[in-house]
Amino acid sequence: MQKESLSNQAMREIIAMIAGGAYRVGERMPAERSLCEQLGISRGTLRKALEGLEKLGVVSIRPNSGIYVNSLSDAKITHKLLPPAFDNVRLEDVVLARKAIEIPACALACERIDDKQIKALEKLARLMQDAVEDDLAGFLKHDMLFHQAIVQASGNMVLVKAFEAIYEYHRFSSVFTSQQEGEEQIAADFHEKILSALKRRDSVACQKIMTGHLDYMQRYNKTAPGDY
Amino acid sequence: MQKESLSNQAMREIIAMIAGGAYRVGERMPAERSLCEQLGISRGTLRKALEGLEKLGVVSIRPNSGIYVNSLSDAKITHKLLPPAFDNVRLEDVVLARKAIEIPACALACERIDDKQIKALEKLARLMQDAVEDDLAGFLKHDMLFHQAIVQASGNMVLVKAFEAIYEYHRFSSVFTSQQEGEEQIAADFHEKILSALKRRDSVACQKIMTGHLDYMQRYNKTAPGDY
DNA sequence: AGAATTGGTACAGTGAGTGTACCAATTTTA
DNA sequence: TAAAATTGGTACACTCACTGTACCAATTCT
Repeated sequence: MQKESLSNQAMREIIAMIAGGAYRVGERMPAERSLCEQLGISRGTLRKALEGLEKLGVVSIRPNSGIYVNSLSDAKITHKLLPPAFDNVRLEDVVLARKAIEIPACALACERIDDKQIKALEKLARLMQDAVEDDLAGFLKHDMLFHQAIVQASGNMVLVKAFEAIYEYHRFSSVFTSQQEGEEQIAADFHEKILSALKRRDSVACQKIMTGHLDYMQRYNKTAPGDY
Repeated sequence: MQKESLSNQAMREIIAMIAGGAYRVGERMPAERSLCEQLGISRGTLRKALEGLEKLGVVSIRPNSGIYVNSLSDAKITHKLLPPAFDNVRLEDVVLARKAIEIPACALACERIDDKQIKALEKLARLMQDAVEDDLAGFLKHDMLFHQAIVQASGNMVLVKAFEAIYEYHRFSSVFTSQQEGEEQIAADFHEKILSALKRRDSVACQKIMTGHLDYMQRYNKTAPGDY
């Protein structure tokens, strides 16, 4: 029963952002004063986190210039900065767990979703589509929010909590496998199809498309969203 | 990004222990000096937690005597002391989520479990059986460990993490529904059947029995363990 | 040339948690 | 019955993480 230090949490948060693709290699991250506000911590605490990340080789700090992202694969990241037992996790493990939670969630959501929730999903799908081209961070954020909103629409808060635990691993997906060209648009198309099935209350189709969407991440099943 | 205070964590932990059945109403809990060692915190922090719990009516502290457990249902427990959105959770939600995770885990465990893990499961089943009669705390503890060990035997750490998130809700099962006479023995019998199927590597049977076991908690399906 | 922004540094203050010590009342032990 | 052990109650000094503020020097933007 010990609390993790805020600076350590911040280190993990920043690594997750980089791994999730919010900042690309060589890119300059927001200034310290922006970052600490964004993370909700003081500048001193953020600097401590950055100091640690620089030692690990995750970022390079250039005075009077900014914070620059290095390649995560070259960095020596301590295990305590990754999700528990991350070194034993493969992409297929994450996909399997997500299917276990999200497919039943789809079925329930088809029965229970209300107009307000559908409106919210439409907005999330639109924001994600807008971010496909040039805003990877925004894309990933709204991708996550879309899936979470579906699980929430299931009305089962336990599923929501389980989904959050699983997504903690998915955030590091770039460590498993690199993003491919055009993948974002395909994901956005899948979301459109899922949303459409939800609106029709077509539980069978919804589960099927969600399965295809998640399998696609794993590159086992290359069924395109247009096939549904 | 704010840390929860240790004393607050301790409050939630103690409530979980009581809700989980570790201590019964009217019973005397361990002395402060034992409890704080058990929870891994200092006595001052524990006393702060107990002070809060007494104000909520969860416990009564009698000087020179001890800490006594009151009825949880009479206590006014703040929501921040329960799992997130706990008031919107029903027992069937927990069971559904557990089935989503544990049934696939059973299937994988049948393929991957090794002799050492089987030995560990046998020990857990035995310890749980020994606790059926007179050690509710031990019973619940080994119940949880048995299920966790199966999920771990699946070799999928993401499932393990999801299971832990879900079990956080199950710990409060006494808030959903009261324990019934003889229920412990039935659960122990189910565990025996599950273990037997695992040893035979009988994936279909294992999933089926696990389904029956979890459904039984919900009192929807009253199929007895002997029926498998 | 001046303003704004960058990381680097220092310092006082807060608050939670720890560890230790001791007290008074009660119960257990010898 | 007297001594020892155990109970919760209290106090105090200490550490540590974090906050908030302020200012610096170098660079870049206007």
